[in-house]
Amino acid sequence: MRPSKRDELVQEALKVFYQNGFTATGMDMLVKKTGISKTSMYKHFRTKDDLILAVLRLRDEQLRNWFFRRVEELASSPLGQLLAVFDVLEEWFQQPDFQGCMFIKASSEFQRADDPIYNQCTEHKKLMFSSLLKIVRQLETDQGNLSSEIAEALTRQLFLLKEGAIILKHMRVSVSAGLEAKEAAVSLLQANGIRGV
Amino acid sequence: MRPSKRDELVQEALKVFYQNGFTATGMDMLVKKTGISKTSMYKHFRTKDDLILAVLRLRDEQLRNWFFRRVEELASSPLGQLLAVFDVLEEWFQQPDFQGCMFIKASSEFQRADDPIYNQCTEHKKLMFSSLLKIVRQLETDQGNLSSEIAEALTRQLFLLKEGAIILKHMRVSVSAGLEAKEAAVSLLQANGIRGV
DNA sequence: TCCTATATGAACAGATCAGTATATATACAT
DNA sequence: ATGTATATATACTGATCTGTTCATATAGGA
Repeated sequence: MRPSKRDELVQEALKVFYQNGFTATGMDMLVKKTGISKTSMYKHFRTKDDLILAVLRLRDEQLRNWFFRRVEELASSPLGQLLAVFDVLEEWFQQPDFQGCMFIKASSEFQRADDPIYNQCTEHKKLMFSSLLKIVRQLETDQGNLSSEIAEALTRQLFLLKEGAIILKHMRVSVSAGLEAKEAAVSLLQANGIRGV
Repeated sequence: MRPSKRDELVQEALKVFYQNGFTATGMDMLVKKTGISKTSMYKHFRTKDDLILAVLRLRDEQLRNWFFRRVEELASSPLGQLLAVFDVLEEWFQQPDFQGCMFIKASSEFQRADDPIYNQCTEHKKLMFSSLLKIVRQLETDQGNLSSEIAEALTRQLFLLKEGAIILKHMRVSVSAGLEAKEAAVSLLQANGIRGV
């Protein structure tokens, strides 16, 4: 089995699902937009849901890699990286094809608690949280005076800002939700006794 | 035209749409779940989208009224009310039928920029923002030293926390996202020079 | 050349979707 | 009692959905 056709399908389907929604996108539309035959699609994926799961796996890898690579490009210190998180968020928002968070949207369309798609969405958010926690723990090590409970609590607070910014941007409450979240993050870091911010 | 049947339909449809999603709920399912005939439904609403818009109007009124009535019950001072916002949020999350924010979910299913449903969802968020801003402005008047730009910025930061909490709760990252947001709100208020918090 | 793997197009099945048509029932006001 | 408004059940239309079937094309390896 050559992998290229399958990967091509997943990559193209991602774009269509992201811009058009999952339920609103039929398999026939995918045929039209990707040029790949329906027969081929169902040779690679037993059901549409399986294709969606593969799309979300790709998006998870794509987004987390891009996001934290950009964070590392913008800053090297843990503190700098925590603030860079919100600059990268703003970069994401300013991309012309930004259409909200694919996982929030998917979890809205497939909201049954036992739906594999829903559960894969929650998994993505937990992975994003873990990556953020990792940076906060490095900051903790650097500064020496943070208990690990504070690290978890601080990470959750920063994560609240990040997810809130995605919603405010997607729902047109804010134009620069990433930068607003960054200012709030500065306050939270200072309030938690982080030095140097 | 007796209003009761129409209102009954909107109220019952709200429950079904909220628990089951908009696209995933067909008109035939609404007939089954509400006991109201399809003929009646289409006498009151020309299309399914019109029914959804009516449901969202009801939900907007319902949620904003309940939310800020509870806030006023819990506290009388502007500062107390700002903190109570997050207690009420937590109350909402702990309701056994909590299934996320209906407007975030609807805007995920109807994401075209010119879709009336999408636009009604953004409108709801703007109204929630305005109500929050009103409390912050009262606080501003009380404390006398806040410029109105700071009031807007502070409101946006609190709103970030509120929306983030909805996502973290709905996507199972946090169990008590409302209380976590409240702690962050305390820090933000202090960082913005609010006295008495 | 022949075999195999992978691709394609096109028609189809069976279900479900939004919305309509028709005929009928119920309740109330005059 | 009779007209009017609102309700009902049921069957239907035509479109669209996921997924299948089948016949065929293409390309590479032995």
